[in-house]
Parts: sequence; structure tokens; C-alpha cells
Amino acid sequence: MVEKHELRERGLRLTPQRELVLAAVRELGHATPEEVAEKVRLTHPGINLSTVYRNLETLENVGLVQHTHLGHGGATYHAAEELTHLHLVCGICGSVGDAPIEVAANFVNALADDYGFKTDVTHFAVYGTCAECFERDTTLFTQ
Amino acid sequence: MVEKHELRERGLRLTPQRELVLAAVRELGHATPEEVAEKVRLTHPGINLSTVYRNLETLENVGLVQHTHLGHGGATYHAAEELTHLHLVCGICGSVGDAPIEVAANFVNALADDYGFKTDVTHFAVYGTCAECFERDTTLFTQ
DNA sequence: CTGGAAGGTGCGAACCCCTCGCAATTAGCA
DNA sequence: TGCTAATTGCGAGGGGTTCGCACCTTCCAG
Repeated sequence: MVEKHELRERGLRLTPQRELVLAAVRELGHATPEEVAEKVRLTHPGINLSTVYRNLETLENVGLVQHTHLGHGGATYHAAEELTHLHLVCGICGSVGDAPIEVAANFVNALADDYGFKTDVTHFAVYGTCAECFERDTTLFTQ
Repeated sequence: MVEKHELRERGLRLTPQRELVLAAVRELGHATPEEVAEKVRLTHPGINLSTVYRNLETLENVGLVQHTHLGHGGATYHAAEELTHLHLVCGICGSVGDAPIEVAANFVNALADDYGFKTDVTHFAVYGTCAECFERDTTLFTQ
């Protein structure tokens, strides 16, 4: 199993909990610590929330996982491989859509050139209204 | 005083606490509820934190104030008039810089055209590294 | 100008989410 | 196999926010 290499390679011990946390993050795509715990509990019911938090932090330290703040307040975690897109957070339904980072290339360059600000596209949340909610609300208002 | 009109016009009662909360948000620019409370306490020491929270919410409902999540977790509030710029949040020093919304115009249009996503530029936080921190870290690494 | 209803405030308890300390357990090396 | 250090589970603790309730204030009607 390649996964074991991943963890051992980075100086981490191999525990069932840790493997499950990493697997859960990968399967879930976007997930809060609570959601990760829930997922892990399907196969390992006794896992403690603190353990999930600690493992998420540990995995983040070695670069296998990363977190973003998508608005509400809590952090949401992603597998590092997944971080190739922007997050489009809908303020109405709370859905999180994706868009390739290239969409932001000009914007990022402009901020770098004009303000010296180096945007971290992997830690990037864009707020707004998704197509579905916009559609629905427009219909409501114009009807 | 024009401010009284503002509040009454929107169906809100005029209380010293409410006026002070609104004034504090305007003076502070970016502020957490705690910071607003601190500011208000300078002239009205007895104000309760819950009152600050409730007034921020009330003022937001009538559009005089708005909140954004700038990363850490807590919300920060702004006067509605102030919301004419983007927030550039530095992940290292935590500073919040500003940039005019025009910088994002192309980006916003691209998201709208390609994904149907209506970006809310007033509720927009860009994460990255500010010029100072980038400068300092570059110096450290290359020295 | 005054009385009363609706709305607002203060206070404390309750919550949620997350972190910490500690004792027991377990992984990984010799 | 045995030891040491890392990891886990658990419960307590803490920061930030919300809630319920009794009291107080604003503002409208009369």
C-alpha cells in the first residue's frame, strides 16, 4: 500500500486513526474536522475528536493536507492533491463550487504587480451567489 | 444630527448603545465585535457584549454595516460605506490591506461568464502574503 | 405631557468549537 | 521481545457567540 510510504516517508508513525483521517479527507473533498470525524467513525467508531484535530494538524504540517476558511468560521480541510482549484462559496446555500486557478491568474498578477501582495491561491475563498441560487432568487423577484 | 435619521428611517429605535456601535464601526474601519465593544466602552463603559453583538446584527440587517470573514474565524465588521475595496489578508502578520475593487473586475466577470457565479466583492477576502512579510522572508532565506 | 406597548439592554447561563494536560496505549527500532 | 517516544482517549478548560429572562427605555397615542 503506497499510503504507508507517504506517512512513514514524512517521519510520521502509522496509526489506524491517522490513515483513516487522511483517507477521509481525500474522499470527502471539502470537510470540516467534524465531518472528517463522522466519516472516520463509520469504520472506527471510537475515534476521538481531539485525535482528528491533531492528525489534521500533523498532516498539514507535512503537506498532505491543507485547510481553508470558507466563511462560516470553522476551517475546512482538503487533500493537498485537490488544491488545484478555487473555491466558490455560495453565501445563500453554502455550497462550495470549484473553478480552475487560471481564472484568477490576471487578478493575482495585478495584485502582485500593483500592491506587492502575493496571493495564495490554495487558501482562497471567493464569496458570492452560485448560479442555482441566483437563478432561483431572480425568478422569485421578477415573478 | 443626520445619524438619527439613518436609524429611525430604517425602523430602528434610537438608543445610545446603537448609535455608539455604529459610530465605532465607522471609526474603526475593520473591527471584530470585541474591538467594537472596547471602543464603545470608552464613552459608555457599561455596555454589554451581547448588546454589541445584537446591534451589529441589527445594523447589518438594515444594511448600515456588513461583516466579512478574514480568515482566523471571527467575523469583522465594516460600515457599508467603507465597502468599496477588497481585503488583502496577510497570513503571516495578519494585516489587512486594501485594494480597489476594479482590480478584480476581470476576475469577477470571468466567474460570472464561465460559471454563473455572482461574486460579492464586498464580502471578499484574499489570502496571501503582504509585501513587507514577503520582503522579510525572502531576505531571510537568501541571506 | 403622560401612559403603555413594543423594543432594547444587561446579566448570566449555555453552547459550540477547539485546545490542553495527563495517564494509558501503541508503533517502530534495537 | 522490550524499550522509548509518539500517539490516543478522555475530561477539563477556554474563547467567542447566542439565548432566555427580567428590567428599563423609546416613542407613539391620546
